[in-house]
Amino acid sequence: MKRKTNQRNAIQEVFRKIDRPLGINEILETGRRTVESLNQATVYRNLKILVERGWLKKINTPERGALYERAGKEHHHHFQCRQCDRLFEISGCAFNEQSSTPPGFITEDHEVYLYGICSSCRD
Amino acid sequence: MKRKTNQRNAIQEVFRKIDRPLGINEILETGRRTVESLNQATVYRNLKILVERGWLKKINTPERGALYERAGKEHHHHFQCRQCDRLFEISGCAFNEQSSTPPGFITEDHEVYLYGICSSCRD
DNA sequence: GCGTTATTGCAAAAGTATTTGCATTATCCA
DNA sequence: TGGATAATGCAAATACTTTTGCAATAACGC
Repeated sequence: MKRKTNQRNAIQEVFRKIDRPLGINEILETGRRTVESLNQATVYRNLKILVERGWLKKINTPERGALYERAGKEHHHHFQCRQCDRLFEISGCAFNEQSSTPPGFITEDHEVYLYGICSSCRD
Repeated sequence: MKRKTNQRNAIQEVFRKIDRPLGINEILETGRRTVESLNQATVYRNLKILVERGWLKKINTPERGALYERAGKEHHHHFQCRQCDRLFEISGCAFNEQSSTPPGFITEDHEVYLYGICSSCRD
């Protein structure tokens, strides 16, 4: 990554504007509002670069596959709406790793996914 | 599903013998120890049948994609070993859905994945 | 045991997600 | 303001996972 491009900029803009984990299509479609010609391959290439650079984090979700969110956030979990399928970040963590770990096992990390209806779909 | 076959039987036997969520390859390979000719398409077809029949449950995991486990178990979570990649069932649930749900959202369900080292890999 | 037909095995096809080759375009530094 | 070359767009190629068509096989009711 040695040059600034409108494309990469548009991709980053998408994440600054929409604060939740995004999939390739959502990034592509939203990014195209800024750079009409934005191409899927370009999105993939830039996502990879932005992850390497530590600007994005790739997360694998059970239901929606690979999504990307801004890196550097505190430990948090996710909520997936069953109506709109969007994934939301849930701040904080009320989960006790230790008490759930089976005897003899060593837990290093954990992820929690909530499923239900988001506030805007509930209205 | 109107006839008993050695193939389906072998597949069910795999789940009776190995009590943790299994992927297609593991099912196929283990099943072949009983029915040598066991084919991938047969496994897929039978998994579908066994899920419909309520004997198996399909779970989508973040790291390992679709896995199958015996249906009818109580609410539980999963532990994935970073060494052997196997997924284990964790009985019980110490997670408080309510306290983690953002205002305005409605949580209907949740999943927890722990990551670390399983007891047999730790030895 | 025999015949009907559910099941299987095999290979090809289909559905997704992601990557890559290459000609064209656009950055940006001398 | 060129020019070197990073980055893009496009289409084809990969890489998986799952499904399907079809001939061969095997259950099981009579």
